[in-house]
Amino acid sequence: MSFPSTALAQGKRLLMEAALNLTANSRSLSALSLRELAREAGLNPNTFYRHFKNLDDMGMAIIEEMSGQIRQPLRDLRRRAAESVIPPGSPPTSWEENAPINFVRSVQVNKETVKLFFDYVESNPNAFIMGVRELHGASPTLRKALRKLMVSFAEDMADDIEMLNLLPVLERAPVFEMAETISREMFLLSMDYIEQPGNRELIAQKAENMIMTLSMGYVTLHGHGELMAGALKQLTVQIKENTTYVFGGKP
Amino acid sequence: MSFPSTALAQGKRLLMEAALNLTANSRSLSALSLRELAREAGLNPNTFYRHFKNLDDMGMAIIEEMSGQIRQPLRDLRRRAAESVIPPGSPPTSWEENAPINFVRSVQVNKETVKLFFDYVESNPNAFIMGVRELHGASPTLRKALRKLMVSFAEDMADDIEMLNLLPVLERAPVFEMAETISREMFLLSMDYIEQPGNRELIAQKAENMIMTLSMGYVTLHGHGELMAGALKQLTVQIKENTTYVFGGKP
DNA sequence: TGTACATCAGTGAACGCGCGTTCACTGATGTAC
DNA sequence: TGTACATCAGTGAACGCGCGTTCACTGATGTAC
Repeated sequence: MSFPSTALAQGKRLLMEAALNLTANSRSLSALSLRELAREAGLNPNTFYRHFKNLDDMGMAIIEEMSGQIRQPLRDLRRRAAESVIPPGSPPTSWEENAPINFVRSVQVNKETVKLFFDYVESNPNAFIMGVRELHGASPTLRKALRKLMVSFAEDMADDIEMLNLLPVLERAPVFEMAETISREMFLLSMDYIEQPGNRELIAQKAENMIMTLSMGYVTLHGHGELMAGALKQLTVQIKENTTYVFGGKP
Repeated sequence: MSFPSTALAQGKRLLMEAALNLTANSRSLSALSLRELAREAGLNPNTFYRHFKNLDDMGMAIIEEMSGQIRQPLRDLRRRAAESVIPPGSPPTSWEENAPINFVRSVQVNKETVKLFFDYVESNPNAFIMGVRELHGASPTLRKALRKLMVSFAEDMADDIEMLNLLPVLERAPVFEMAETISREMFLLSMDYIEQPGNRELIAQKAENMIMTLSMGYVTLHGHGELMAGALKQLTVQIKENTTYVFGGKP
């Protein structure tokens, strides 16, 4: 295509949007009929063939669009969260020198990132629903593409963790593995977040806990356990009012 | 039904098995046609209506069967893993008194449980594929039923962790939350395990790491961090040859 | 033990409908010279 | 700037097929007396 991917032909865009609407509403992609899709998009049934070979082909196009539109925003919101806690330009503090302050910063970045992530989910629910559904769905092609996308998310997250100094330095492999688990869990939790508007605060809290737990676990298993446990102990003394768990309290 | 659920009518059983076979082979339940199902089962198309109201109804029957057949075996294999490490009748050792030995035991129970779990997955791949697919699938009814089943698995696991003294005592809520995350991740990993026969050792290792990480994280965040970090340090000194990570080595 | 009846699991034929896909067509936009 | 042609996005009619579902039926098993 000679156009940038954002300038899709009108019919193509309409069909892709129709697919997202229909799948969000309790359907899987492979269970859609082309005529139904055309009806939803307000187009002639066979306009579909002008743009796609088959449903899998459209699925791939949707995933590519999603990838282009979601990856950068997710990175941006992580950076934004970090900047709201650590003003850019402030001198870096090593974990060895001052674990407690780094710890508190990480907790706050975590909290802020989770909040922004769920805001993002809330404004693009259909994309997330379709993504999670097809990640374990019927089409091997789509599954494979979505897994690759999940790996990209995890790589982005690992990069950001290193760049923003959110954890005492770890080797790349375990940080990536942790990032993979966190991404996966965040995407699954986003389904709950969408489906249970009454439980959103609780779900955000659960997400924060999960991330903190994994972080502490990885750090402990990679030789910084005493550093973290010490920082945590020091902080626990300082913090009077806990909400749910120790790290759920307002520092 | 006047029969026990294991003594299903032949046709009913054949249809349910046909559904599992067809969905494992890159289909979702809701995308099956009744005639296709009948063909696979070797039955007349409308025999389906003798046993089920619709596809969702059959899905629920399958999930109930699965629940009945999987929960107890999973508990058994966890107990078997524990007994292979801690002979029944041996005196309990408190974590405070002897953290390192309890730690090693937990690691071994973990390793053993993961191994047995994946063996079990290997011998029932279709049930796991269908379960994971429909957990995020199109039917709200099946999604809800499968979530409830996941909660049951997590409750079983939390019970076993307490009963087998696998962690320094935690409150019920965080142990359950951890068990939920572990179950979820194990089921997702089981898809990789099924699909990538060449990577099975690596996947088992990943599962062990994930469980250890979550355990260490929860323990650390709940005030036993120094105990665990201390035990880990002591053990690290003793262990000469590590495989992947510290806790991946043979103790 | 026999008889009469009910229930259950399965069959086979038939229905009308929505589906995927193809074909020939249209009008708007882009491109070569 | 005009002309001729190509490409692109979309339409409308038509096809044959597989589908879900219903109906009336069968034979085996269970049950009441």
